[in-house]
Amino acid sequence: MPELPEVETVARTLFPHIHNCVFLDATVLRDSCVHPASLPFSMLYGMGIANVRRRAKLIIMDLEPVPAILSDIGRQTLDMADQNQYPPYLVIHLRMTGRIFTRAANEAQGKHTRCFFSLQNPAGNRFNLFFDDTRAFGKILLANDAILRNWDFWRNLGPEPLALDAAGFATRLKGKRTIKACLLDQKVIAGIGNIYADEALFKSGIRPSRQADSLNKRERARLLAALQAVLRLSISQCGSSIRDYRDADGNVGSFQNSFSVYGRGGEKCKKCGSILHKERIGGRATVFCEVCQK
DNA sequence: ACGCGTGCCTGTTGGC
DNA sequence: TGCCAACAGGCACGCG
Repeated sequence: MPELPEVETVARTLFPHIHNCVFLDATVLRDSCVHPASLPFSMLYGMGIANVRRRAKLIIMDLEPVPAILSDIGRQTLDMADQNQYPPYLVIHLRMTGRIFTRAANEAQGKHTRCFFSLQNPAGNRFNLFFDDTRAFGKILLANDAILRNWDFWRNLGPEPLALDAAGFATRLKGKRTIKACLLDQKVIAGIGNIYADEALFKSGIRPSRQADSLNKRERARLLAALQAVLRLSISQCGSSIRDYRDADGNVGSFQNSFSVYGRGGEKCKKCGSILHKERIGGRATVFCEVCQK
């Protein structure tokens, strides 16, 4: 499941393939992969990819019109700064099983290809950018600033955990809910999913069922440090591959080999040897050690 | 306003 | 062997 480290890895590995490449065409094979607020993908034609970055679990391509291509394909180039003509963001949420990767122009779509784009690189060669998604939860949004401002999910996104300090973290852990539910709430902190929530709670010795506002200052500091350490380590290992996740080059990550608790219910705790406990907390499968986590 | 439960999706797994 | 329920889970949505 792509969470922050996996999405970061996808953005980084995608960049060299598509940087400065220009969209020529788009084919949507399943309508549900297009976000309801999206502008028509035909507005992508003639737009170049200036950057590929990550915010929360979103991949964001920064776009800019490419005058030479626009005139080639017969589009107006009257007002290059008009975001209603040239929307500057292509936003992709992989959700559970989304994958994005490039393929040669002559390669066929797969069984789970939901959408693909034809691009041209600076040398004039064409290739395709595929969006495959088995479970079809993923979304693609072509947006301008106004659309992003009006998108509740975007507007309410919490801070990036790797750019958060103890004081900022403390102010966000309010409310009568479990700390697990808090960590998963994208409005509280952005980019955390089930894997890194469980791993960070184990590393900091905090029980997932604890009420968020019951954590003292020392526990909050431990949790934030654990969260950042786990995310950084996973990014350095190109993320975790459970089953579907691959980066843009088709490679698996390796952080799954370092899991302390995620997916290890019924197995032995690596720290104390007792049997790890599994239960649903915050609506999610949650694994923790009843001895090590208080 | 906030917290919780359900539905969306499809492939895999385990019990009978 | 085959069938089917349970499960995986991020987020939108509806309810109390």
